[in-house]
Amino acid sequence: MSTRSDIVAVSDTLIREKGYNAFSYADLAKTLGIRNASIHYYFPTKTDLAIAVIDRQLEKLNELISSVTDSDPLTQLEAYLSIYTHTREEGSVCIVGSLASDLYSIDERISNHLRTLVDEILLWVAGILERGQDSGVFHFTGSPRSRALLVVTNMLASLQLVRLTDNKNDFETIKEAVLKELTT
Amino acid sequence: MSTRSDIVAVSDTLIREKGYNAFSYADLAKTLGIRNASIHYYFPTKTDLAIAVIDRQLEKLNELISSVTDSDPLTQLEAYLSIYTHTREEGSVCIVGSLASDLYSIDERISNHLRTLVDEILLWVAGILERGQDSGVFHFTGSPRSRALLVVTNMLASLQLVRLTDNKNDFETIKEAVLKELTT
DNA sequence: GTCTATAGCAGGATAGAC
DNA sequence: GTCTATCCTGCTATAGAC
Repeated sequence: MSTRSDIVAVSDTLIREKGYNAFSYADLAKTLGIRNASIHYYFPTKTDLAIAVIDRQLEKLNELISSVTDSDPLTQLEAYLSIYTHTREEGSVCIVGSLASDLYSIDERISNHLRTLVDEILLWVAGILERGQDSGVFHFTGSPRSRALLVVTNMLASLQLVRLTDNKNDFETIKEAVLKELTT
Repeated sequence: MSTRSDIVAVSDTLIREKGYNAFSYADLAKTLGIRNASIHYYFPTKTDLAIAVIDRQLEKLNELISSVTDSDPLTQLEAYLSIYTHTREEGSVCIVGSLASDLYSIDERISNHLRTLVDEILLWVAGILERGQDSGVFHFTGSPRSRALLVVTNMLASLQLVRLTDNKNDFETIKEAVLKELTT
């Protein structure tokens, strides 16, 4: 992997672990075995770095969407939920939840980028739910978008709550309840 | 009000607005019209201050619980949901969501205190749901605790998401969906 | 492209006068 | 209890050698 993508990958992990304002170029330099100034060569400002992290998440999301584009709605929903399973295993939260907490202390260019990511997630999930409803796999009241809001908030906050309840089962409980609710 | 409680109140607001690591003694001093050093007189360290903020939230929660202790489950649930309506109007997030994002960059004494708050919220909500189920007002599958996890995560993350979707209705949509789901 | 060195600033915190 | 003054540390960021 290139130095550039290594920097982005480590930044991603650190932001989601400690929070945007707590992670520093010094953390990155230490982890990557390079110097502070080298990071600035690739990313002049911390804002540039945060935007690259969000772009990385956007790319990963688009790859996931593409990989299940021909699958049935249930498989697609499970693909969406699997994102959080992976993040949960790291003990981290998702980038949306992490940056949303710091929203009014970060550069507007970051929050605008984040908005793009959120919109894409909501559109994708709402689409999955709608197709699932049409084909009779999913059952729910309200619009697909409002249902997507419920599903996304469940998953987003589960990562944050489970860090505090210390009950390893809570995450699985929430995930299964979300699935069960839609399929029965 | 005393200087001490003013400091705690402003800290509370700032942490939930900007995030724990972004808010500073300088912010407080400016807002309150006092000096940095005066705040240290009441709260020697930032950790002390964060703990006082969580204690404040615990007190407010206990007052709310007491105020509806003789009410029916639906009224109690609405009381719980009203916490977030108020926070939503400020454009802030809740203290649990805010600090959970920074969890691995804050003093352990803060996270331990936060855990107490989370446990109390979950116990209260699960109790409300259970009594509502027994009296036939609420209908849901799974244990009261797992249902409480769904409700709490919906509300917690709704504050964070709505900051990004810019759709003012999203918060109300989520809140009403939570209520409707339980009562039908 | 990576380094050393350092500027410049803001953060949390303390000493001591009033 | 509140102030002025100050310390120390860590941060983002830059200049310039290699």
